[in-house]
Amino acid sequence: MTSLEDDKRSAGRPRSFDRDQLIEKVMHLFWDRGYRDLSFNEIATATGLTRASLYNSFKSKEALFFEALGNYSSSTPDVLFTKVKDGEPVGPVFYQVFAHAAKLRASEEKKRGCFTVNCFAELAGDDTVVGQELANLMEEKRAVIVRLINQAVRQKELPKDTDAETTANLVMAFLSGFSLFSKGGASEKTLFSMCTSFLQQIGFQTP
Amino acid sequence: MTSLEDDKRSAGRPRSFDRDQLIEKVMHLFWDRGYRDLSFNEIATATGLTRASLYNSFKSKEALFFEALGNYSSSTPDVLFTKVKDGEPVGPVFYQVFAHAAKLRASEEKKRGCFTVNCFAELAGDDTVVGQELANLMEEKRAVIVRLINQAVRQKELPKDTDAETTANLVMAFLSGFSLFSKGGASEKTLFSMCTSFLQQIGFQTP
DNA sequence: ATTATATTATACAGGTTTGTATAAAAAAAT
DNA sequence: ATTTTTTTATACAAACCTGTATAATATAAT
Repeated sequence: MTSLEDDKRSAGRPRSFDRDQLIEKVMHLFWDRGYRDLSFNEIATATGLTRASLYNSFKSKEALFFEALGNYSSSTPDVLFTKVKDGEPVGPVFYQVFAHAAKLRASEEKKRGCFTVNCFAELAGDDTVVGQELANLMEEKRAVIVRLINQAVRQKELPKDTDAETTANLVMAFLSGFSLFSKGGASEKTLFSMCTSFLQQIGFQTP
Repeated sequence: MTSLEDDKRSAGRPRSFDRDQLIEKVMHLFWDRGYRDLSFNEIATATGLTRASLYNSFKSKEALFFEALGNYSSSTPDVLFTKVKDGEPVGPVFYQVFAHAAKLRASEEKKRGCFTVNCFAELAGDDTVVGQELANLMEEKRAVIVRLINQAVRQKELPKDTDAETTANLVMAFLSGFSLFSKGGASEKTLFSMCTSFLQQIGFQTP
């Protein structure tokens, strides 16, 4: 995910900035400001680079955004979902991810919610590459959850008449709404109560 | 809510446009494009007016937005929530509102989700008048739902150990996520399944 | 018809954005 | 040390945005 083969340089003046550090900064800019409202110009100014330098390393705002999104996606609480192997209990992972998200979102000084959800909210349905890619990303996340719900049913963690698709949709909807709530400034206690209550309602045990 | 006393004119050249019609148009522009990305200039161009004319009737983009928001708020499915009297059953109203929302969101050619949710997602946490006002609006909606949940508990429609605050939060989160889902293009069937499943999970009966 | 009043047309200044183009600077390779 | 290669600095044109200011226009009131 980091830039390894990107740096197989041959000769010439070296960059004055660290690429990964730059992407991290840009991610926070998009997170704070959204996609459309943040101009290429502002990115350059805020990072202390000239537009020429930015254009040289990234061909567009879109390209920068995808890098930022990739960077975020690798550090989000729900990556745990993708690591559950068949046979392993599912409920505890849900609890872990949700509890972590509640603590994380409440601990951030600037309450910004989930970067991915924010971007999807802004760009879902847009007939652009960015909109399409965000839709794909969300569908991937949903598919992972469908798989986990089915696994939970097989493992008798959830009732066998559970509708996996609908339940997964509810999880996705919950996570989106949860993100908005945290963006609105809800306390960790509030967020945590929502998490445990929701998990119980879809049928999971909580500690 | 419509402009009545706004039109107590005395003399002078009459407007070339209908004020309410204009606000309706502007609402759709904000709905399509979001708040920040839509410029005052574009509003003027898209409505066929000059900036001078717009500035004359509305002092700012912000003012236009509030009019648009007010216009939308009066026609949204959840207005029904505010009309439930004490003693009246609550569950059927929830079902009605949710079912209507599912049908409505799926029927719109452009899938744009809920205008209010979109705006809140864009501007929640913003230290601006618009951000604050949206936060207030959402809190009002939440308060109405808290009241309804409490009423439902009193009327034995929901279990008496129901946590009204958390349940109302879950409803708000669901509605937000639901909006995002509809924006993403989910079918009416999908949306409807989510609604009935959610209502059952928080403890309501559904037809 | 004349006057008062409100709306619209037009123009301007100052700012921002994008994309490109050209020259200067810095380091690696020979 | 010279050449090659890449990054940076600077500049430009064209487009857009905002806010304001002034003149033209259209109607109600007298």
